[in-house]
Amino acid sequence: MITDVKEMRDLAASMMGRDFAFDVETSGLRAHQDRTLGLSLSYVDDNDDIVSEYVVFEHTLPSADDDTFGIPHDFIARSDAVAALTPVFAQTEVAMSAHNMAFDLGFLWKMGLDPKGELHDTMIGEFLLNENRESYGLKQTAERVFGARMAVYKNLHHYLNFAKEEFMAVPLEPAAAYAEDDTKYTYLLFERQLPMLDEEGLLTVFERLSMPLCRVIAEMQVKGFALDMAKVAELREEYGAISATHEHAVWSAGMDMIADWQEQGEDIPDTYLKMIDHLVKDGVPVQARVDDNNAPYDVHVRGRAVPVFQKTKRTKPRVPYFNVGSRTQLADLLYGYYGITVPTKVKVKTNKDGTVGVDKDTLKIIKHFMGDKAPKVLDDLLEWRKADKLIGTYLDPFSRMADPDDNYAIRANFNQTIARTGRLSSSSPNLQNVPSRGELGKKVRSLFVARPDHALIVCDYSQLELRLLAHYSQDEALLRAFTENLDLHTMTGARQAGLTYEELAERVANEDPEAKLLRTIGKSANFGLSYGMGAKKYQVYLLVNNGIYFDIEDVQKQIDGFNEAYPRLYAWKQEVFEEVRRKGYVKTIGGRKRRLPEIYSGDIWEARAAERQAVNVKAQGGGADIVGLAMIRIQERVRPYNAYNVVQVHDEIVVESPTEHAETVLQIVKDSMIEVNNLLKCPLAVEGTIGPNWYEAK
DNA sequence: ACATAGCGCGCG
DNA sequence: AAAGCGCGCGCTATGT
Repeated sequence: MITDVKEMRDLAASMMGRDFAFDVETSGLRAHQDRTLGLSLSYVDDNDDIVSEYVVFEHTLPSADDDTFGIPHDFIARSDAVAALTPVFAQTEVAMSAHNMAFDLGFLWKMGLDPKGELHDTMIGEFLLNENRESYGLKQTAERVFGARMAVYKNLHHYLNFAKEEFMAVPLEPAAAYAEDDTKYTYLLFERQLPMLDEEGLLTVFERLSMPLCRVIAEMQVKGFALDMAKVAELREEYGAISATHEHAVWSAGMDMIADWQEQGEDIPDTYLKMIDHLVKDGVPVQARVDDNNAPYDVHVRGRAVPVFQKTKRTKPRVPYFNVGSRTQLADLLYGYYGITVPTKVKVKTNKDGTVGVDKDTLKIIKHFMGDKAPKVLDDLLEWRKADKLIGTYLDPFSRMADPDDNYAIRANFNQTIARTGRLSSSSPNLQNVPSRGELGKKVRSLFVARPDHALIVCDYSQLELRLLAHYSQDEALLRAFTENLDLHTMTGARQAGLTYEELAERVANEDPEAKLLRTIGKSANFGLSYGMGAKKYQVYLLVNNGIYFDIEDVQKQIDGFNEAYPRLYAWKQEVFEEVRRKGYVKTIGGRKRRLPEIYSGDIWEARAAERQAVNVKAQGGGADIVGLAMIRIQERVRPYNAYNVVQVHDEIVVESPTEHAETVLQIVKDSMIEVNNLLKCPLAVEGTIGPNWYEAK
């Protein structure tokens, strides 16, 4: 390890001109608030030996009188290390590798180091070489590839006066050895991957798309997306009340059921009995009196009289309590107590244990077929779920994760090695599933705001995936719709019904209800049928999304109509099926590989699923390639205006820009998104706007 | 007390 | 018997 400046300078000197791997050890996972404790570096010297050194900035030394205690100690000043390493990282002709580089970049940038060489993220490399693995962690990968058994961090000994998770808490020698192993295996992976990527024809997508995109992602993760916390709190209040109202209605119905069981002399299952003190702890209003033995009686839960159950003297007293969030209890209520019979005309969702689902789609189907006879509690349940989802998945986590020191920014992770199609995924929190549709979408997206003196630029591709399908299939009608900027849903609806586009478009413009229905069907067809949805599922889709019921025969006719509407599209899909059967994989337009070994499965349904995945990845993955290239271009071109990417939602890009440059930046973003299309024989279209928040910029 | 599977639901 | 694809996450039920 390296613990003084002189050694540091010697190391830097000996690294010049050589490929190297790097890895930061930190006090936490967030670059904006946590510290870099040290830097591990590996390279190969003149003797072809791999050299690994841990450069220590900050660590612990054992206490003089008690080696179970560690004393914080400063080693090399970061500024000295950075000064020595700046020329190393500034080299452009050497390869610089790291495992999960976006993470390291955040910390390096904060210290003032920016790797300028040929970047190589070994995690992404491993993903491109096989996107079907379960894990791309360094330890698992090193074990699989080299048979290396790397130390498990959690098992390292640590000083007792530190939290176990802290790297600082691990005594210096084993800590350094651990860090050095990280870059050693990263370097070995880098050496091994390069020729493999080349052999598989993946070098271009790696160097021109994945690695430049890694820098964009690192920046997005550092910057984050600002929130209007006052409005978050407001919305939390509003929906807290809405949630409580509907929850109470469903709860009361459930409690009626339990009371009914009692009257019938039936047992109340244990899962319905809750300990009184647990309810109190959860904030449920409970009134009770206690007798001489301190046993509760005359108990009211939420103002409702309930019996008390106490099996033995040693067990705590329990009361019946209906849990509105429990699927099993809801199924008891709906299919037992209310005796709702499941519609047979359409297929409803069943669970693994054979029970009927209580999901939104099933409830909507029930409502459709029962009409006025449907219990009112269904609406309360649907409304409660909506409000509860909003609070539990979005508002409360946002409040917890917002950074009060930077405009309540949310810093999500964007991962390049999760989605097998090559899309990004987002987590902690997921910013790619923030509500966008309907009234709720408006309210929630309005919470995401531009920082002071900034504006948001929101641009999205219109029908990106279908344009890829048009490109590949060269279907005349599909291409015409996109080159002439026609309404695609009208086009599909017209062709399904055997009408011309012009005829249906005019009737839709004149508010002809029958024509509007045809367009609606066309829209559903575009979303559902492009990737091979079957009749039964499509029937449900039409009913749940549009409230229209068709017999299964009519649904099949619509599917046939869709396939006949775009005959070249249908033919091209068959070609893709053959391609994946022949090669076992397909490639996207950006050169990414999607291996589908299930295509050779003896299970015909599994093989068919692989066929559909092959078609889907050409569109979805190709779209992801294009959006990625656009983001790279955007990052380079808006930086002079101090603008930057803040989020990507698959076909949508959000950029934050100083207000004074917003118009310029909008034009750059739109241009960039269009210009990356030197790959497609189908034009692209981008819609973009400027606004103070995520909704109003849309 | 803790981990995992399954469901349900938000997005493109 | 079975025919959209791709995600992340909160919650309950279940098992250890």
